[in-house]
Amino acid sequence: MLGRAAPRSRRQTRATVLENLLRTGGAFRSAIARETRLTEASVSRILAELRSENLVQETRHPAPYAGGPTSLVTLSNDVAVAGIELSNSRLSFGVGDLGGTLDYVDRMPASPQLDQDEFERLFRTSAAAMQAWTDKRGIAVRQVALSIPGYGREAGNPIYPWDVTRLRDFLGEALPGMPLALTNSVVAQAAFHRYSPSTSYPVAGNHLFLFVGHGVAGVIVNEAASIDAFSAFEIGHMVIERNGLLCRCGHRGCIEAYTSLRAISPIVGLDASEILNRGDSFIDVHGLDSDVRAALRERLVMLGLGLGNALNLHPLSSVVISGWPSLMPEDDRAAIIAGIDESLLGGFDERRLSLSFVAPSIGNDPRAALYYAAYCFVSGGGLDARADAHAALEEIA
Amino acid sequence: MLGRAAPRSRRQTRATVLENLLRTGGAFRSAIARETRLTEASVSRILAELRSENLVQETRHPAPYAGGPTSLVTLSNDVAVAGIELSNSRLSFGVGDLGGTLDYVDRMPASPQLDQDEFERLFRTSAAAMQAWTDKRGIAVRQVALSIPGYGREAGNPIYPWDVTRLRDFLGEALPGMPLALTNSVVAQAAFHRYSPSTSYPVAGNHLFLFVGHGVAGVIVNEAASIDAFSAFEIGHMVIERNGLLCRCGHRGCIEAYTSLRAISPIVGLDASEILNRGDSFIDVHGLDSDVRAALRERLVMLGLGLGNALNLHPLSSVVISGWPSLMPEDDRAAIIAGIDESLLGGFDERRLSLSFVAPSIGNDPRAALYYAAYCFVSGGGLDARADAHAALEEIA
DNA sequence: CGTTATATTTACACTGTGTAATTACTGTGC
DNA sequence: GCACAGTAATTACACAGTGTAAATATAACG
Repeated sequence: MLGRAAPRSRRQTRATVLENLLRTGGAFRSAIARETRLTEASVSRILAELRSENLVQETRHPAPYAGGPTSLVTLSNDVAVAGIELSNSRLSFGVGDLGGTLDYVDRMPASPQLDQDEFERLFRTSAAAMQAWTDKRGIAVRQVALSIPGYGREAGNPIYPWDVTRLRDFLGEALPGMPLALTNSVVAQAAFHRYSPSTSYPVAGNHLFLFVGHGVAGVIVNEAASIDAFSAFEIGHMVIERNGLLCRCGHRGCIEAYTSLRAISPIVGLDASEILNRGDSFIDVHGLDSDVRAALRERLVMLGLGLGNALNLHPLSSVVISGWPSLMPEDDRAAIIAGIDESLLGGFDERRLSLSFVAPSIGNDPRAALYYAAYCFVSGGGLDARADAHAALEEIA
Repeated sequence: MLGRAAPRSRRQTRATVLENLLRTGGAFRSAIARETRLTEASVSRILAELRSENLVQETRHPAPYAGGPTSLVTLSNDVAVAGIELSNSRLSFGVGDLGGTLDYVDRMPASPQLDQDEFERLFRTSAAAMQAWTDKRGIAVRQVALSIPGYGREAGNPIYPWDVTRLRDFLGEALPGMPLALTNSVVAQAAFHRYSPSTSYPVAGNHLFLFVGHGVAGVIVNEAASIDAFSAFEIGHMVIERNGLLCRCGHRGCIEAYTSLRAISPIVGLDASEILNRGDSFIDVHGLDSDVRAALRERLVMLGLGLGNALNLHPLSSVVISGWPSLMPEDDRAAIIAGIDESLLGGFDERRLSLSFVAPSIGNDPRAALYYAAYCFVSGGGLDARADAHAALEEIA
């Protein structure tokens, strides 16, 4: 009658343990065993294996009480990963360890209208510089992640309308021998918030991470899962007002057409290029007069309306919002709740839905991509990417 | 380099094999092995086990070619399951086998306004009759499924606003010793379409099954999965028109407020009670004059709009619609496509999204619940429900 | 320096599977 | 009717991954 859990492959188990270490930043074995639903014996075996591969370290620690745990397990900081972020204003490369320490950073200005040729030129130069740096130190980069705004949309990327096949081919060639993960910037942001020890993330448990910036994009963060913890959630182009404002996607009435930075720029009286220059923090909250705030509140109601609709389809008990809405005064942010109340079944109820805000992480690039790379590395079990074909088969099954 | 698939528990493997048999209606071992991604050796072992428990049968079959397969494996028709359906007009009980054969049917009229007390009285009587029938024949019902319209909504059931805890307690007592699954009617319908050999279901692969009747509800049918193949998809209360028509959920502008039977009743000129009497087939298509049809088309556009929104959040490449829209002429149904085109990113494209229609399954009650019971039975591996605690643990892990 | 309490490792057993050898079965040709 | 060919079905064996429980290590405390 006792529950023998569903068996896992070694790769999965390794991934679970490694992800736990990445998320907690280090733990004693008992905590690992508890959180990964493994026995201490299994943890012991897995850790012995990981240690022999130099993926984890154990730092001796005075026991807090008689017979207490003695060694704190942490991810090895010998493992190098790289993060690359393309944002609307620059292309940044970074190399660091699994703890999020950046040992190398290189940032280049990049136009929001970057075309694919220019991108390749820019990328190739920076990639070569990074590789020179790693080669000099004899560092082997185990995983690279590149995050791009708008990436992953089936109907093409509305921000950088590039050919994805060409992009992949180019990257494979420009970063030879390094396993590469391509992802949406929002996913990387979510990874940043989840794994960075510096951000005090307001929720535990599954939630929706919503970013409202040049686009409006979401990620469902599945806290329970160590693999496939992030799944993109295309909410920005939900039509909430039939025959409403024209959106860049060609439709009318999308959430993005009401709440993106571009959409609110006329309200705050800045033109699009100015906004792009200032980045996500373009709102000077204190300088807004009351009718501007009222107009922005109206837009936040729209956001809430769409959010409520989304939560009807995909129930989650907490939502974390980042981007310009998180810079607004609390009174104004309440407009989002009003919108949710109009669409979420049963209305907004703080006992059933927690809504919180985190500041957009400006100037941290390419930290988010670095964390995402770390996530990719650990969720592959820390095994060589050559075995990825193998892994892919497993995931499918 | 060869991919060893993620290991499965015996329960999972059994479930996979049994579900395959349920879906195909019987297969040769080679096909089972292929579709379940097991080796023939494993299939052999599992089938030996299942046969010893009388869950499967092998019927000898002349080999189609020299050395060809000789025994066709089918689910045993000794396994009894029961389906109970509450619809807006009646409560039906049925007992049958895993092949969908109904050996016992009992249907009682039930008011759409049935309150919980009346329901319990009605249910108890019918349950006793069913049990008398099974007892007389010495039949042990291995799984019961009860489907209720509107069931499973977090914010309570808008159709039968009952106390769910009380309902569960009551059912546990009224059906002693029988494992019970409670589900939404739409989920049962989806199971019916998936498993009934009589319905020619227009799609293969993951899809959304959408039913538009008294409510508007969807199910995501995950064809690849043998367990958790159905997940409810609450689409009816997506707000598509701010400050639009009042919905019974209290909000304004929900899809349901535009497209449910009750919502279109003024258009077709029938009052609500008349509609309830006629059931889902209330539309006499040939008798509709052109302005009524135009008005209904407008409602179908709304439905499509919401559907496109939903598909942005949850990409699927095919949708099957049942309910009154499937009774409309093809020209009118195209309005749904027009609506989708307004909201689905990239617009409607028949190469990326297939839309099809199936007639609502009227008068088949309680077949849908019976198939759902069969599904529940097999996805539990055909093991005694006593081991369910065990199973639950596994599922969580 | 032993005692105590707990952490960590290890030996062994058990489940679930795949591989490959073995056995069973069926139609064909003589 | 019977050997043969060709494939199906079973089985013996090996191996991965894990849990249980016994054995061993470690640190605080007296």
